[in-house]
Amino acid sequence: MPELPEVETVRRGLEPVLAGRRIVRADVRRPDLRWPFPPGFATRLTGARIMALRRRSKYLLADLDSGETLIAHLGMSGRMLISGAAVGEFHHEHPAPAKHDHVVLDMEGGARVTFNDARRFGAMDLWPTADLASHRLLAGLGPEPLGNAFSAAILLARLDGRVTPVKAVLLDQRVVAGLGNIYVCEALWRARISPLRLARDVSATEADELAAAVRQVLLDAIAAGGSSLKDYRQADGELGYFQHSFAVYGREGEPCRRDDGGTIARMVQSGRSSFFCPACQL
DNA sequence: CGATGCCCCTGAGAGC
DNA sequence: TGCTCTCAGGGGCATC
Repeated sequence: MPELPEVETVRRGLEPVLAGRRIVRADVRRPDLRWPFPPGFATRLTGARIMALRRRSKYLLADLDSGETLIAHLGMSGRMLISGAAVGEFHHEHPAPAKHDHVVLDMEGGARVTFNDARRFGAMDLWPTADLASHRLLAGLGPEPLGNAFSAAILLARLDGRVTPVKAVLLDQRVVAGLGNIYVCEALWRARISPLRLARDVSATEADELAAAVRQVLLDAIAAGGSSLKDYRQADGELGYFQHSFAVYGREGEPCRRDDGGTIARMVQSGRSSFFCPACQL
């Protein structure tokens, strides 16, 4: 579900509610998401002040004044919902706990953040802030695509020699961190590269275009507040609107936006749908 | 080591 | 109305 632009949008929505505030109550309503919560999870959260809210790849990182960082992943269907905060001129009431509301954080000042995740592919953990890089979920992540460590040269080096479709390489979080099925499809369309192309057959020129396409599609999506399909909402409940700008994702059978006579096709690669234009993606 | 499937879980929508 | 089937923004892990 949420890929980098959606997680970044959620981070921006949560930041004014969480950053600098103390957690006065943590309600953990089930023992696990994808994995069990760490021992004493609620106790370790209660009373802690959130010093900063950061993002690494698709992970939200809340640094606590206890010296630990709360790591959260939204999985496929996870949402962070805010209630009780002043939004505009209105002061929302807290809704009754809903189905799949798994973790509820009450903040000083009256705001509440609820983590809701129907499919429970999401995860939460606590880890020493000073040692975050060693966490098993973060240790192997590749560079942030919007950061300085990611470049066409780096991408080309990671594509080199690999006998697997370029799409699989872009989805590999060890190569570049934060892309998912939607934005990989969109970036490949922007770079005019077929998702079927073997990674080793991507030229240096194409790697330039691909790296640029990856960055630009993420920036465009963040500017639009992410993409809202089924579950994803911005933290304030608003829908992102980048889904209206999709060139290929979910557009099977529709004409290519390049007006090249192509019709968007769908195929399955390693169990996931790839959308592409056979006319311009070679 | 690299590549490929399977699987975790729930819900929505299509087809019958 | 209800059943069955397919599909869904992720990604760890076993297997070859």
